Amino acid sequence: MSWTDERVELLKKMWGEGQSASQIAKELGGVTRNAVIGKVHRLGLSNRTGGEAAEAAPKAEPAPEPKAKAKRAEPKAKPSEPKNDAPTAEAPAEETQITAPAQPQRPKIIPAGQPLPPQPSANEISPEALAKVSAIEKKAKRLTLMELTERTCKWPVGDPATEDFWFCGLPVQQGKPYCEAHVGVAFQPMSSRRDRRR
DNA sequence: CCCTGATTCGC
DNA sequence: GCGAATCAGG
Repeated sequence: MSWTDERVELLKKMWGEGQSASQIAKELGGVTRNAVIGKVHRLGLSNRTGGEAAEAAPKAEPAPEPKAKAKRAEPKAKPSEPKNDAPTAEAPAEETQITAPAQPQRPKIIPAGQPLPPQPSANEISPEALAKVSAIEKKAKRLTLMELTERTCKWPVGDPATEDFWFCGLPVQQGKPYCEAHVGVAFQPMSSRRDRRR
């Protein structure tokens, strides 16, 4: 493949958004991350190293939204049943238990895009963990099912019935199917669950 | 180990 | 110009 204007543009866009070279390579297809990095340098998009320019870098990145329609108001969607392919004996000590991928099949479909009402089970998860998750979702790799690997967080975000659906994709925590933040809501000490209402 | 970006250098 | 190989971290 060659660096058509279109591809270069996407490259610039993604690089500007802070996407990694490997991600950009996957998006573009037909090129390796090395190719992307090489191109980035040739384009002079490299970072501000060696240099100076101090930290004037105004990094306000509240919404690096792509194209197409609407903004994703980050609906706090819950996983309906993550593909937990890591049967790797968690051996979660006796103080841990799985709580996240609850609600195997939600009876009714909640339209995405709209603020979802607090899920019942949400109250069983520590507020800190939830805050961490919503924060982490902004840094998520937003991978598709096909892009998941043994070491990318498999926490689903959004409604599978819509376009606004993807998997976290951040590096998983050793041995776990999720990244640190998601492990936080997926596995938690029973102690914290004990008193929690219900 | 897995992942990052940076550099080199033959093509 | 291109990008695999390699290097240097995290």
